[in-house]
Amino acid sequence: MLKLTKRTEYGLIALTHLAQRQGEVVPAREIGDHYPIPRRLLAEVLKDLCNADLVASTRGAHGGYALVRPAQELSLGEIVSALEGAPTVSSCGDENLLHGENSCDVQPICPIRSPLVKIKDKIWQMMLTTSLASLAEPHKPYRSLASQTQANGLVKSSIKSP
Amino acid sequence: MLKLTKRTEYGLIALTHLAQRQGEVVPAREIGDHYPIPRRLLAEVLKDLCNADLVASTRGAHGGYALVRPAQELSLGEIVSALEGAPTVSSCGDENLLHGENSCDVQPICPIRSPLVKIKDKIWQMMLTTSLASLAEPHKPYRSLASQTQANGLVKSSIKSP
DNA sequence: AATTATCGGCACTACTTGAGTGCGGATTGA
DNA sequence: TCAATCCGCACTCAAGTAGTGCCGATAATT
Repeated sequence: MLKLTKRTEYGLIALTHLAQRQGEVVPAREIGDHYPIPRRLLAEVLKDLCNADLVASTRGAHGGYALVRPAQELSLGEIVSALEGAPTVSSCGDENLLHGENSCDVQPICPIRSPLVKIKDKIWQMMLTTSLASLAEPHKPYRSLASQTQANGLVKSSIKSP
Repeated sequence: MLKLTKRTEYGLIALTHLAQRQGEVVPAREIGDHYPIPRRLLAEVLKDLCNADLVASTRGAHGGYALVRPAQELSLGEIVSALEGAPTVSSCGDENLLHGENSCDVQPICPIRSPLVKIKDKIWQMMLTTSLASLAEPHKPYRSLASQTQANGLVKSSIKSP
């Protein structure tokens, strides 16, 4: 439903925490102590971040995790990719496109494929150009899009209640 | 997993089709004939679009659906809202926020709430400022974000395979 | 050498959501 | 009357998400 998973949420919490102690090795236990996150799941998430080379792990006593790069050089896109795969918008926008521009199951007359790809690209662009640091800083403006007025008169009572 | 549903995909197909015959009443059957979409599902989607007042329905023989507004004044955000609810990014970004800024289940010490809201807002802003018409037009540029370079050196081999 | 704290990997259950379908009823034009 | 259309309810099936359990491997401390 166009939402990030809990894994990503927990990952962002963990990475933000690691960013505050940049370079230091922090055990997962410490992160788990600070936030109401299931410890076991947090460990799972950190493992994935480690496999994606976003954090480095040290084993044994006094072990833990540390950011590999400073938060300014960590993009939201990388984090999301590591924890739930690159964002796709629908069937058409899947990794099919990454491997040769066809194999869409709605192939011959799909007037929507291009639009879906556009949407996916927009979201993806945003994520690649958004750093972890900019998300963590509370007062950073992000109004680059708010000035656009392509379509207007929107957002009436059309919000569907869950 | 941060993707739009099939419902939205089918909805965009239908709306694009209706846009091409702007004002005319088009039966769902005609749309179903043109694209490989399960007819029954398409009807479901059109019903939702009708309930959201994005299309108008005419019953009886020679009935069908028609766009209520021109495609230039239909935002992607409205369509997504009608078909799968307003986009949320995670538990924190839910409709809780719409009703008074608290009741987040990770309340007191959640350094990630603000970031998640930022992400949601960015996506939502993009959708509200993107019209159906701009998605349907094949050659429309949408590079307003591509020039940004907050974070760089990204998208290495960190794309997780499904 | 034993202990303890940490990460690593496998596999499993329960729950939620999404995709798709069936059926009969109501409305309207021919 | 008949046929084409929209309308509404409810249901199954598959896939993804959240969360947990267990035990082994590693390394510092004692």
